[in-house]
Amino acid sequence: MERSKVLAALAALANDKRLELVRLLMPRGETGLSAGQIGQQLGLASSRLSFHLAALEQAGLIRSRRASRNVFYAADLRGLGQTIGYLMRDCCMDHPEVRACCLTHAPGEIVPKGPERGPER
Amino acid sequence: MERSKVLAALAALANDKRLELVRLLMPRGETGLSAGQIGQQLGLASSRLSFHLAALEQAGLIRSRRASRNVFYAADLRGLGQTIGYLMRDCCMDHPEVRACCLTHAPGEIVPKGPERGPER
DNA sequence: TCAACTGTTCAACGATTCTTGAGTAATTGA
DNA sequence: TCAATTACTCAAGAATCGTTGAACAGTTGA
Repeated sequence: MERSKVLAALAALANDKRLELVRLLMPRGETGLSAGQIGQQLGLASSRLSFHLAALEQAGLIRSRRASRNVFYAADLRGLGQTIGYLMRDCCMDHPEVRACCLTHAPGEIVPKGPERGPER
Repeated sequence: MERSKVLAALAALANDKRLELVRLLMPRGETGLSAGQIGQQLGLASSRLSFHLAALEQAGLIRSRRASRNVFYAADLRGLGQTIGYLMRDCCMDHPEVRACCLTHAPGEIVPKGPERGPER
């Protein structure tokens, strides 16, 4: 992922309403939610919502598709993953200590020990 | 990690120079680099550098310590990990598809199949 | 075709962020 | 104590971002 795209994605996520918007879309899968439903849930006026949706879509973090009158928005899992992946890999260089703080370990997962740094208080 | 701290961290990272700064500090470990060395590497004037360093430190992504004349800055692995972790967990809800895009798997690591959460569409 | 509905675009204003240069503070060695 | 070094703070202006309300555009059903 290019640097400029990551910066755009981070800037898009660095906003309360937009971060909440992504959280709202995540459990909705491919279907997502219509703009109207999103605006209602977040308490956003339509123009304000369009602004935020455009920022997220341009950053590659959500996708839209029109269904008759409605425009449905869904989380773009690849864009989100690549953004997080850039932070993890290119920025933090997969440092074990960062991974340790970052990852919730699925049951059954075998986690590399990494130089212990003590649990996050 | 609280929401507001994550937002501050994301805003801090959503800047070309500051992202580069973190990348610069990562391989330097606990010792880090002095402000002067950082400014030289990034081509930043001192006041501009102080501004960016303060933003990162306030966001909990780097730490500083004075050594005689110099102030050394080092990456805060915990802050970085928690920020990435928030995105992964609270925002993307550990979705396997996001994890797949995000993770480079360390050699020897056994990766969970993921509690195959049927794509919730 | 028309009205209702759903979203987007636009301009304007205020708030915030970024950059710059000048000035300030702390530390060191002579 | 003084000058040199290192880094921070401050104020001003430019640029960007966020919000608001009004106008605009596409879709649907009568």
